[in-house]
Amino acid sequence: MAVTIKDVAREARVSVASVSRALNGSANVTEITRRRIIGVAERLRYVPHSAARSLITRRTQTVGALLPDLFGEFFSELIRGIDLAARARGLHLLVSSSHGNPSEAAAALRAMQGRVDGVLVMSPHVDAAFLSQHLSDTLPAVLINTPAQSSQYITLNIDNYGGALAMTKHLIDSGFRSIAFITGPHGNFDASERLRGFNDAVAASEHRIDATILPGDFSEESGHCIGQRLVESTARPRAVFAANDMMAIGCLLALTEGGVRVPNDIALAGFDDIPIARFVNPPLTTVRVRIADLGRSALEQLAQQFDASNVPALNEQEPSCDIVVRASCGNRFDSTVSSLEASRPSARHT
Amino acid sequence: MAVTIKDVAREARVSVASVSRALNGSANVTEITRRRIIGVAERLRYVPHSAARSLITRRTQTVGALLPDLFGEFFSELIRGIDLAARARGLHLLVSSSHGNPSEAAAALRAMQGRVDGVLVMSPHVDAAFLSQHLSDTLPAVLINTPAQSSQYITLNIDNYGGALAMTKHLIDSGFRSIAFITGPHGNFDASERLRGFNDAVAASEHRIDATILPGDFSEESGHCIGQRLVESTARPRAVFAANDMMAIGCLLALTEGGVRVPNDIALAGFDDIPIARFVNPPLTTVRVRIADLGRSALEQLAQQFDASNVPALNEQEPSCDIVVRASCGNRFDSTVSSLEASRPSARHT
DNA sequence: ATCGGCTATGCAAACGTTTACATTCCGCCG
DNA sequence: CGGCGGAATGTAAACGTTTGCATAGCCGAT
Repeated sequence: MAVTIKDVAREARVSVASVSRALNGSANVTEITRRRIIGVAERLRYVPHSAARSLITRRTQTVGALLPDLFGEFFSELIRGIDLAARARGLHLLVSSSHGNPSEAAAALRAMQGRVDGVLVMSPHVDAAFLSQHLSDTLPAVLINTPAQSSQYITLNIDNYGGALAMTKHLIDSGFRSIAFITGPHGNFDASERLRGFNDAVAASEHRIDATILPGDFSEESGHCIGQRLVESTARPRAVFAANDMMAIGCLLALTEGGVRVPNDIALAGFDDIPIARFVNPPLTTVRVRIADLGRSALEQLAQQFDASNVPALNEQEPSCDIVVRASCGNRFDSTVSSLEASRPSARHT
Repeated sequence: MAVTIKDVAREARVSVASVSRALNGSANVTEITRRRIIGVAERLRYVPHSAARSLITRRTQTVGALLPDLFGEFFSELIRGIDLAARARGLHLLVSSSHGNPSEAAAALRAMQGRVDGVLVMSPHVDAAFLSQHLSDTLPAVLINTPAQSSQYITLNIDNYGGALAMTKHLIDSGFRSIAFITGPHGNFDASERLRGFNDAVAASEHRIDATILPGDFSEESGHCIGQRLVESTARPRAVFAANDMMAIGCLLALTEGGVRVPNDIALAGFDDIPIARFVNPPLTTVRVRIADLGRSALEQLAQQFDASNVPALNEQEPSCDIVVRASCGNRFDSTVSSLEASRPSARHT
């Protein structure tokens, strides 16, 4: 730790400036001296002091990721995507997750300030006011799955609406006419978008659909609870579409326990395509979200921002979702039914 | 970003030294001036420049976590535990995962040098030579689940041996006399320890056990493949103990597909207690590893190390594992059968 | 009333880099 | 042969903190 650039300079009989230039590959160093310097640096196991460097360059080569306390598999996939992209660009990754309340998230955001060149914010609760209050407006940021419609930041939201719309359409096309939708928690952005997709698909159908809305909260328990009620119900829907996979799985368990067969008695679909989905019995039909891609893409948007310090032309994007049909809604084999475009500007409000 | 300690000092009509003292809560500042300074700092939204600070304090308030590219749920749980503990201590968390080959891991380790006050290394492949080569010996480190027996670093290994021993014993006590063990990949530390536990339990039993070793590699596929072979086999074992849950689940799927009933025809057990385990059908009996606790505990060991800069007396610990009995091996309800001590020095070789 | 000691505050050095600017060296052209 | 230009190298300032030391008050005791 004690070996500094001065030690290298002394040992190589040059000035510190030359060492800096040689090691940073900058111009105006003879090949012979550069080689000598690099040799000494390696021999001494010299590692530049990053704090000193970023003090003067005003760059930390680090990006921050602010995440809520969220479902395990989603989280790990996202981090993996981000990390992969970060490494590819030589960036470090500072993570901060598990924020119960907004003030904790604010503190974490504040603490990151100055340690990072940019920040990735993912929170289904964050709004524009929160951001403008706690996020320096000079700090590049990319917002993932947030309701905040800020023109200042790039936002990257998965196509919750489109995915739910497509899945509902698929269920209707498969012949199901009475469909229940299990919602996510109230006030959650992803949840409300998925509900909207369901409702619109029902409304747009040429058939008369018997649609029911059942309130859930994204937890496996809430799905299980609803499943139990369905078992006891006399007028069961023919299909159930849960706003996420965890609830679908909870529901599936309750149905199986209650002797209701899936998909024979009730077809079942979820949302997210978490790894568990393909391992339950029967495997779960669901909407696939390319989570790792989302993370990678978010990081790249961010990196691009501080590479060129250019304001991005396109500041809102919606990675698409695919429908993955598995046995839980009647088909025998896995297959991808519908693939929306890979990425496109949001045009659905127009 | 532009607001520095000098701005605060000027605005509050004091010297920078006083601002520093006031903000760091150090001694010898009148309450009245301290309050004035803090007021100004807040008004100006002053955030200390962390690079400048750590340049002089030689502390970064950051710990690094070096992780292999590992199974999603394990990873996220571990990170969660680490993050929780880090936040509690006001430390930041720099993560680096997904290292295919050792040289990548080495590069990541090197790059972390100087950005962190200490590092958590988790890799089932890392050995002492690797560490001494790429890890500055002045940098505090905690090794998680590594085979390296270094007296220099604290190591924290889950009790793979004890867990496998206990589970095997449980299977034997449940009356199963022919048991197959599906191994993990060759050369993996966790895998070999679990195998050792199985073997020792079989050897120690008073009954004559018909034990079979089947080679797997921790992947769901390898478990599935073995399951298929079991389906076709004429002489099936009465119970199968897989070295991790993913293989157990793959095996379970193959058995179910082949019409072999679990647990009626074959009892099945896994290792890790990943969240999926309780959602498969039937729910999987397994060895529970408190992953988040492992992470939390590792971070605390590390933090303790650079709080006091004292060499720890106890440098090897083994968090215990519980056995979780679920329907896949015949019992009807979830229950925790055996709980080893919470944490203890490794004494099993004596 | 004077002095001693203690507390609040200020001054300035130091941390390890990068980089603008100065200097040196060398070869080439006039 | 002398100066000149460009490349290689050196010098030192700057980045924003913390902190040891100096200094200036202030209060109480003799």
